[in-house]
Amino acid sequence: MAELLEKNYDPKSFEDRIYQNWCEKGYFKPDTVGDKPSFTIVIPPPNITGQLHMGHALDNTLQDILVRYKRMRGFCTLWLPGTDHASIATEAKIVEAMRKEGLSKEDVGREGFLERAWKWKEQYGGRIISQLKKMGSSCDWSRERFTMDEGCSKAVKEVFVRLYEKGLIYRGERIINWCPHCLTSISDAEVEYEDQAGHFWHLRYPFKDGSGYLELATTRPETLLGDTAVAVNPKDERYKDAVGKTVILPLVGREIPVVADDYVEMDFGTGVVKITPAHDPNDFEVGKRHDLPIINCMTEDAKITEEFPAYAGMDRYAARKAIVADLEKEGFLIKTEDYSHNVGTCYRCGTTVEPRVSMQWFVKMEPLAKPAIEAVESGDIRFIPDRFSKNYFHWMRNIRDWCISRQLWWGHRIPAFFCDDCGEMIVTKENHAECPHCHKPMRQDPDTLDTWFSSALWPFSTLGWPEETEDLKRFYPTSTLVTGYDIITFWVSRMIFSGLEYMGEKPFHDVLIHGLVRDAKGRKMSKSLGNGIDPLLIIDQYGADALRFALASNNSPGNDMRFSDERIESARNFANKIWNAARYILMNLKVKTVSDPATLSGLAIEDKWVLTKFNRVCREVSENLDRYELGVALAKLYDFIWDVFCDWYIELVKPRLFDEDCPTRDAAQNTLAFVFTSTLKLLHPFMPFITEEIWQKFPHEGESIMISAWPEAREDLNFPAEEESLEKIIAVIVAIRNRRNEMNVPASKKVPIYIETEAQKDFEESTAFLMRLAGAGEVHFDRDFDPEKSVAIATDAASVFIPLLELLDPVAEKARLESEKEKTLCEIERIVAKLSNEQFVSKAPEKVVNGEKDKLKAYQNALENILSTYQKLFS
RNA sequence: GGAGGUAUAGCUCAGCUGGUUAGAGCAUUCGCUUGACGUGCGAAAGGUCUUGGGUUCGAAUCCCUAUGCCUCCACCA
Repeated sequence: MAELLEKNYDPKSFEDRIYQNWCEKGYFKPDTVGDKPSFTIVIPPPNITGQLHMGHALDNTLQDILVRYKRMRGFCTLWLPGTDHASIATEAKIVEAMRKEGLSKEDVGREGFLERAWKWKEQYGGRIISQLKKMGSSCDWSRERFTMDEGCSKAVKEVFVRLYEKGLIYRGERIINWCPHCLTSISDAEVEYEDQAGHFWHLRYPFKDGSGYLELATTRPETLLGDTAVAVNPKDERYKDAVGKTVILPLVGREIPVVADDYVEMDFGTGVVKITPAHDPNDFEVGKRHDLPIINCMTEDAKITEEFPAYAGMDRYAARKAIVADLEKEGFLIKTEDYSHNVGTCYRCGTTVEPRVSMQWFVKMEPLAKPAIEAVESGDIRFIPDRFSKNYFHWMRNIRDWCISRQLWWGHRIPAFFCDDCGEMIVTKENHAECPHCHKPMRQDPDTLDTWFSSALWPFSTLGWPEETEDLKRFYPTSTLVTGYDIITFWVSRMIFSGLEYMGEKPFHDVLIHGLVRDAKGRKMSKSLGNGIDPLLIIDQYGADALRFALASNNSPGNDMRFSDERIESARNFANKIWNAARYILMNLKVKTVSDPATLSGLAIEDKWVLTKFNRVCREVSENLDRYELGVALAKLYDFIWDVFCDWYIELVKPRLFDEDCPTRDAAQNTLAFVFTSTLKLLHPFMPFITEEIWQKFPHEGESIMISAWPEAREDLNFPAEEESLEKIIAVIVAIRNRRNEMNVPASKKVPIYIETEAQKDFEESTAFLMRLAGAGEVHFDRDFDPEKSVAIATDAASVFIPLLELLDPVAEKARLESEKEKTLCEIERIVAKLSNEQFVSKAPEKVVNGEKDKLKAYQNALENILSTYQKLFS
């Protein structure tokens, strides 16, 4: 048969072609005919602004493995793809792009801005989708969704209105994290803390009655403009008398009270704190408790307001300098210390956040959190690995109300309307509202919703909710969510309470958590470090299968992994190995169809051996996939393919392939092809392209490997006795190779070998193996050799002698045998001690005890062989 | 400050619910144009499983302690 495959694996020559074919055939669509159980994954929607990075590559590889596995297993399988509008990130990018044109948001107006944003979405939203396709992702693209498409938007409005009517959404004045650069509120979770070098300014706040002053320290002297009290701990003896008195605010001259509050820690600083409710979250709380006025001294871009003419218009840092200078000039500054402290920054732009009091929309979390906690407690929702449920509980049990309004334009606009005449406010799904009192058009709230508000609905909004669709009935709840641990709180937890609240049912059963992909040195990949590895470049160089292999192998749930050149190279080498195995089998495959080995006559021992091994790996792969141990499953396959199938089985079967008159030649070809194509099926979820390309070249039934049936382990193809027999031969081959290597016998040198064994029959049938794989010239079972001039090898099944006079060093040989004897004796001693321990024998399970007995027997056999060899050589 | 993870060969990691002679890949060393593959084949060397206790007939594995590294949460003016 003509050579069908190129010598080297070249993924570029087939990956795109194969993917396109899968799409055209519609294999990615769920087969909804009949009532097969469904398996559903909704994709964690990537940002439309985003480019595929290693995190996506990992996330999607894992999802695709699960989906392809379940599809082959016969599930009605849906992997639903889509993208996220990512309000703050996208808006920032668009603003940035406009800035380069010299335009601002205000210049183009809300309408104009949104027009640009949608154009942006059209332009870049498709980019990441095409990148996912490059990876081989078997998503049903006909069901692709976007968090701001019509359906999702409808779901968002529905949810908002329902929650509002239930009293779970409210509007309130709160101190929130404000980014003075992005000009929007950001949620607690979006704040990143970093250590910053700063100062601790010790200030003097004089009492109004002239009886001295209070000393306090602050890191933010500019907020003093907004101070409305000074606080001490009620238990603090030092300041007992001060409580209730009035102090004069330096520079401003305002009279403010001294209050007592537990929030103040006595042993930190001077034990006195200035209270600025408008500019510090803790102070805000203290202010509420003591009914203090809120004086906002900063504009939304963090400049001092007009109310303080001396500093008006100054940026907060400029104002800090000016105020410190003035304090010093007027004698209020006692001292300045260096001080390093944690400062919150905007996760998007890095600007230091400014706590700011403003009117925002909130979701009341407590009633929603309760069932969400129970769902995980009861096991209805399961985290893999389980430890992440602890993170989840911790967050859920300490949950605070969720600030959902954002001062952005790109996003779902809050469906609330205000009447400028009478101040009426209504919440409605309608796009326009008329004031129920004044009958005039109302003004819609300008704010939009937090991106995660729509992502939280993703598992059901994408299936058609609030309509009662067929998809919703069939695919909700979804089966498994695959995502990184970094967004458990942002996203996973919010989907859980949302699903329970609106659907009355969990959004998914299993949450498979994976770690981060780090660089070769273990650092997080980031733009600023420039250590990111572009998956597309990797695909271009090594192929998508190699990338997928590199990501899936050695990956265990929840743990970070490192990505390196060596890793991807070994992945590519593995693909090349498979390629060449296929090439070789095809070269030797004369049969036109591949029959089931159970129907074959003339199965040889090595055929039965490999079938038995295949059965095992088949079971192991399925089991580990079911347990989400994808890395383990892949490792088992790797070992089977490389070590068992290529290095042993192909080598063992070669003599039969070369011998045109061999009666079992067809059986050999058949078994080769059967085991190999079955193995390709097991490998397909991990490496879809190469397995398809090769499978198509083999005799096959059906159109594609991706819709073929998953192999099952089969009792009728299980031959433990033959497996064990061949293992004995293999052990001898390995031992002979070993000795030859030690003694520098060239591989080309054929040597006669003499074997003494109880399993002589097995060895007699295997002389071809010994000749081929152990460099035996002749194999004898008699004793017609001179022991004194022979190299001896002992395994637990046989003693082997090689008359190699010229290589024999009797002294070394003696020493070697003695050391082997010692080692074996040690092992025997260990096991004997174990077995004579009554506690062990009585308490250990029978299986373990018998295992030890078997081991002992093997060692004793080996020892016997060593001793008899020794005797022959040196007695 | 609170919580969690992790510590196994030079490097990256497996080792599941305790019983293996503690494994793999890469790197290293040695030997090979063995009729698929040098992106390969055959072999070797390399580990007191971080410390100290405990449970057990038996611990890399379970519990406690210490230490290192990583992550998340909270945030002290």
